[in-house]
This record gives sequence, structure tokens and C-alpha cells, in this order.
Amino acid sequence: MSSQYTFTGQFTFSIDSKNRINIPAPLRKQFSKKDKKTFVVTRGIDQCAWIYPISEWNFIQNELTQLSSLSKTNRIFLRNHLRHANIVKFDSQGRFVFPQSLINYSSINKEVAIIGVLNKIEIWNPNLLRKVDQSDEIDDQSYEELSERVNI
Amino acid sequence: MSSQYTFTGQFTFSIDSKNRINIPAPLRKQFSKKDKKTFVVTRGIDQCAWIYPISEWNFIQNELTQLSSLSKTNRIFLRNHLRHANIVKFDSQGRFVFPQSLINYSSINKEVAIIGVLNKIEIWNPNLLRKVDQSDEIDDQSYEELSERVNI
DNA sequence: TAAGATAAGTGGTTAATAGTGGGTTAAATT
DNA sequence: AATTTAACCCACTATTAACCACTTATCTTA
Repeated sequence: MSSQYTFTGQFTFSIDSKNRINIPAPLRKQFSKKDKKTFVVTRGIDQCAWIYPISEWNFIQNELTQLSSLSKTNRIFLRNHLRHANIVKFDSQGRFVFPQSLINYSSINKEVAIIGVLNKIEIWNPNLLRKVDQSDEIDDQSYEELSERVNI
Repeated sequence: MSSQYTFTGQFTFSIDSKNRINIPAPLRKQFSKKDKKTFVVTRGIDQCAWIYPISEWNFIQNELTQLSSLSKTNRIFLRNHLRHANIVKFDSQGRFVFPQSLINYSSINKEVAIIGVLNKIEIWNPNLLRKVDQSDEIDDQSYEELSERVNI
């Protein structure tokens, strides 16, 4: 089942004195009417924030209900995913206020890198992203495994 | 599953002061109505840029949606593949603006070599292409392996 | 083969949009 | 009730995209 959202591209924007971040127009334009400018910002698995359009988030939530809380991993995962999830809307200029807790978590200062990753948008400290980019090389073995699943 | 696009040939064009590159007419003419002059420019695996007509790109994207972001390898792979992908259109003169990030990545100055490679178009710095052309010889062993998969 | 017609490649200008900043009002919290 | 927070509105500037125009090349036809 594939998403209606196919975010791509990278943008460098600034966060203003009121902790607002602009959603790049090319990404914002994809938001469907039914989502009413509403989305969820939450912790990413890496040191960044994730943005899901509300309909996507609802779908993910459905998947999460499949996980039993008897498993410790599941409990931790569910807790950390759900308690940091903020429902927000972007204003008439296309901005939303970025929660303080996520500013801390993702070490955001003034500049932010915004990248589209299919059904979600990631918010990064540009320096961190650069660092991760260099250190997180994919080894040949992993590429081999990927090649069996994805043909590009 | 084979593509409707069969780009071939090599062309030397110039990039103008507004970072616009003209798509050679023979390649441009292949664009189908349904793609609406829209395509994706992204990083090639070598030091060049790749252009996919949007319908081709959508096919690739569909494959990518199968990958879960819970896997670290998947996250890195998705991020680095998607964030360099820019959706662009060519104007009424057949040009598109070549993103600055890709100008840097592929070391483009004034001249560009544009080559058709079946379902994608490659943009090169002509000097780099010449260099690669000389160094990237295919050895006999590799030709043998290829012969088992392709009959030409 | 020469001349006209058509298309292709290149350059620049203008109009629209996107990004950013700030102020005012409404709402919420203490 | 006072203070803080969030929503809403207005405005400025820079960038982008649509538009127009010119030159060169290619094709067609007399």
C-alpha cells in the first residue's frame, strides 16, 4: 500500500524568533485538502524530527496498534514514538511552530535543513546532517541485500 | 518491465547565467504528453546528474515505498537518494533550471555534455566525461558476464 | 542549389510567488 | 486578572518562473 505523498528534495531554511519553520513550497503544495494543513511532528529515529501529514500518521498509528505491549522493545518503541508526537497546523504563510522539545532533541539553532523522504519530511540541524552523511556509509554487503529488494 | 523511453546520443550545450540547461530537441521530443514536461534531476552514482521523466521516476519511487524506515540501512539509503531528487519542468523553450547542489556535485562550469542512456539522461562536465571515458574501460571478464544477460 | 520557412538554441525582462520579519488580537494558563 | 502563548494578519524583499525577442541552424521546396 503506497502513500499519496512523495516528498523529495532538500532545502535550507531558518527558524525565526517565534520558533516558526516554513515548509518549503514544493512540499507544502502536496498537502491534500482533506488533511487541512494538519500534520504530526515527532522524534525521528535519528537525531532529527519527522513530519507526517495527518492522514499518513493515522495510517501509521493503525500499524502501531498491531504491536503487543508484552514485548519490551515494543513498549519502549511505542512510548517514545507517541509521547513526542505533536499535532500542528501551518499558518497562512505556510509556517508552523516547532516544539521546544524537538528543538532540543534535534539540536536546532538558527538554520534548518528540510528534506523530503517519501511519506515524511525530516528536519535537521544542517551540520548534523552533514556529519551523518559522511559517517553513515552503506557497506557493500548492505547494498547487495538492498539490490535484491529494490531494482533501481 | 521495460520503459517507453529510449534516449540515445550525445550533445554539447551550455548552461546560462541563470543556471538553465536546454534539453536537446531529439531527447525532448520523446517526452510523452502525460509526463507534462516534468521530470526529476538527481545525483547519478558517478559524478554526474541523472534525469528521469516523471513516470519513470514514479516507478522507482514505488519500489522505495516498500522499504521500512525502522531499518537503519533503509533510512540512510532513502534519505540520500531522495533528498537530492528535484522535481522540475522545462519551460516553453525546452530549458530547465539546474539546481545549484547538482552543479557543485557534478562540477559543471559553462559547458555541459548531455547524453541519452535509455530510460535516463545524464548531465556531465565534458572534461570529466572524457576522463571517465579513458579510465573506465570494461575488462574482458566483465564482458563475459554481461554476455550472459544481454544479447547484442 | 538557393531562398524561404521552420525549428532550435540562447539571452534578457517582467510579473508572480516564496521566504522572512514583525505586530495585533484571541486564547489559554497560572 | 495578569502573563504567556498561539493564531492571524500585514508587509517587505529576494528569488523564481513565465514571457518575449533575437540569432543561428536545419529543413523544404522551387
